[in-house]
Amino acid sequence: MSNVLESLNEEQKRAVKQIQGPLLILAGAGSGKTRVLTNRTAYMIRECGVSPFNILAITFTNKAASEMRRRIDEIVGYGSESIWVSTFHSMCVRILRRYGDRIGYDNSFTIYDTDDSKVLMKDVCKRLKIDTKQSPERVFLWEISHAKDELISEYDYAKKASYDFTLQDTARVYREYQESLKKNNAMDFDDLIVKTIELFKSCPEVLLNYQERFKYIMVDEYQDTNTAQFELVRLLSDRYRNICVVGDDDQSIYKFRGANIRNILDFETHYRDACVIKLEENYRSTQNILDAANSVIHNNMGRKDKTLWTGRGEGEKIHLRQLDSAYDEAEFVVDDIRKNKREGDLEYRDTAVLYRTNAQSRAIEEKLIMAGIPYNVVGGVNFYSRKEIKDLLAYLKVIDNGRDDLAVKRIINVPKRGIGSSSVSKLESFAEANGLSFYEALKRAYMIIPGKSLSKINEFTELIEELRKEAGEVSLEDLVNEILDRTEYIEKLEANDEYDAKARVENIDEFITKVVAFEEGSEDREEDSIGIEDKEREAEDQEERSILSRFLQEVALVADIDKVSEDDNRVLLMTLHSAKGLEFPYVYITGMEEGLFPGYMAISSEDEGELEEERRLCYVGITRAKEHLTLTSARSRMVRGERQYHAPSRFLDEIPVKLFDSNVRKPRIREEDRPYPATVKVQKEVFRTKPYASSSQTSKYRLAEEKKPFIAKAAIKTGKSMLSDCKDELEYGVGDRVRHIKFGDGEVLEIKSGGRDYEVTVKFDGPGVKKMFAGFAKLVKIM
DNA sequence: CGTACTAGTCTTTTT
DNA sequence: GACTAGTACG
Repeated sequence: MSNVLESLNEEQKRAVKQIQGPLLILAGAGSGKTRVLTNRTAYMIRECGVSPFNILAITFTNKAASEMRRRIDEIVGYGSESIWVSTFHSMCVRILRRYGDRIGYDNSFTIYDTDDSKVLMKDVCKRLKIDTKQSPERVFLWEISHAKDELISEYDYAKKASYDFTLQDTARVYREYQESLKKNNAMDFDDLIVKTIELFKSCPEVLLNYQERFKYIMVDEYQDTNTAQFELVRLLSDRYRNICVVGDDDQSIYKFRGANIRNILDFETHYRDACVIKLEENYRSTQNILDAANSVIHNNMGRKDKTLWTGRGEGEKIHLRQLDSAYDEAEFVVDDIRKNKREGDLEYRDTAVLYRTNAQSRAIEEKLIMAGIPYNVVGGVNFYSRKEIKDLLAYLKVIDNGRDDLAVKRIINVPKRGIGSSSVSKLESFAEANGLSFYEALKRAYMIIPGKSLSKINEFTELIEELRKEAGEVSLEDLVNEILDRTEYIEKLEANDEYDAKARVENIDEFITKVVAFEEGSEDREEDSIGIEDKEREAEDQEERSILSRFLQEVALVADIDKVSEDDNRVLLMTLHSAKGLEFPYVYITGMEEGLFPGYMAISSEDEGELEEERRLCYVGITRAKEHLTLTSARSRMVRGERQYHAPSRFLDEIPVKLFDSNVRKPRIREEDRPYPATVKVQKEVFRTKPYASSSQTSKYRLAEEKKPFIAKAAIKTGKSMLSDCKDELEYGVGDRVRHIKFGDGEVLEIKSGGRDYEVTVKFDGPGVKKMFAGFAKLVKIM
């Protein structure tokens, strides 16, 4: 039994030993907080006689949870499996699966992801006859999500709206949305938290049960908690007040998602007797990297002052490069990776390429493929939100929970089985008029639907009933295969000769692989738990649930980062957000440009907090690097089909020049590279949101001008001259032979000047005559 | 009822 | 430039 205090520094030891009462650990990046948390857990159990059964550790991602689980198992050993290590969301699901019926839900409720919520919201708006042109669904969803983060119920919101009639539409939508969710026996992500709190407040005996259970609570990444999560933690810890939170206000990057930075800044006010410990020694990075990170973050106001330091020495200088285009930038990064691989003992997995937006991954991917370097992209389009996967999941959901109207509607005509929109809308109104679920309406379709369509509907419900019967008897894998067979899903997919049919089939295969893996995993877990005597093993709320329900639950809560595996020896590409909590010997931060990072939204916002959040993001990015950090920017890049010209990011100016490798001056945009003052997009944005200059805006522009003459000019110049600047001369004319990337070669028949762009008509040798815009088509003249 | 084309949106970040 | 939803037409 190793001593859990060994090899910890003084501050870390204090944190480990402080187990009674509220404790705030301000842990800078790389200061060993996971180590503190795991050792603290071990210390409680071994030295203080705390039962593992009474410990709860909460994280944000499943990846962080399983990492902590692994390390706790390692250090605690016997009994560690009765510690709850869980994300906020899965913890709430577990509780609600058991007690959801106390607040009017069926315990088998389904969880709606963002796509599902969107579909539902579309429905709601249609029913309320709200013009989604004027106020798009996503605005309502966003607003409602934020209300939930702040624990404002639909009733509170209605009350608020009675004083402020601009909120009335949202209030109506909110209410209808919640009712629809409930009717579908479904909860969205935010509901999981909100409804758990509701449960605790309306059933004190349930709360008491969990308070008694979780006498010691730890929360990781506390800076990312929102008001609802704070309340949840407060309720749970209210009885014993042994609440330990770990966080770093400088790494709070989820304000857009409702994270309330005040939770960490005001912890000491909430808990007067709180003990505060700062961990500032960094065990990850070299001093140069830390100096860069420190100098950037020092530009933020209203933070808890911390300065990271390390005993690891200065290390290598930070590399800084400005390239001409995103393409060149990608090439530089890939060449550099190849060079490092050749010269050093680097594995591909030692390298991460980070960027602000997912769209930036493409250029880098292309170059990596050309260079034959294996890589993985984290995020982007989630695997589980691909069409074919969502279809399969919808079948499974319908089999599992017939009340999920959304899922039924998704698959009722997928693959095409001749049930059209007219039947569907008849059934919809029939269901609504009689208070039936959509599926129940299907079963009573004979009452309203004439013969031809009726038989199709009956075939569908019979299919579902049979599959449902089978679900209880066969394995999950067989069930999925059965769905595919009976619906001829793959055959119909391929028959549709969509060019990506192959990729879709591959996705389905991968899905089956995941199903199998899940089944094996859950068998293991069941075996593990046998023989462990646990007074009240929470398996009791899991074990009765079918493997199907558990699978659906797991799938609903996976994040992209969860799937990253260390075993793969691949370069990792991801957003700066996804990178939080990870570390790599080699880190590239690309796209260090004004308008991109910081994004134009943050630059043009009234709220300076937005810029500070971008700066924290920059801090997070820099502190991911252990030894080698490279920052790159491009003078111009294509964004949504438009060429944009960006100045280097202001964050580069905030890093002392002496930290950069010697022979490189700070990059500046050369005069001749400045065809237009700033990005067309920024300029459009400014015009759309600020049509009339008021005094406050004028001062904003002046401020911007001092800092960045680049952006300021864009705001002041008129739109007309800018737009005409965009129209390049064409290098080809009528009668010329041109080449198109998809259609091949052809002859130009006509060129029309259509406003901002040329409309070109081309007769292609293969596909025939096509009309296209020159700006998009990228036609090249051939001889 | 299904298809093919069009228009609009997106891009800031995600449990 | 990619994707999606909506619409018009067969």
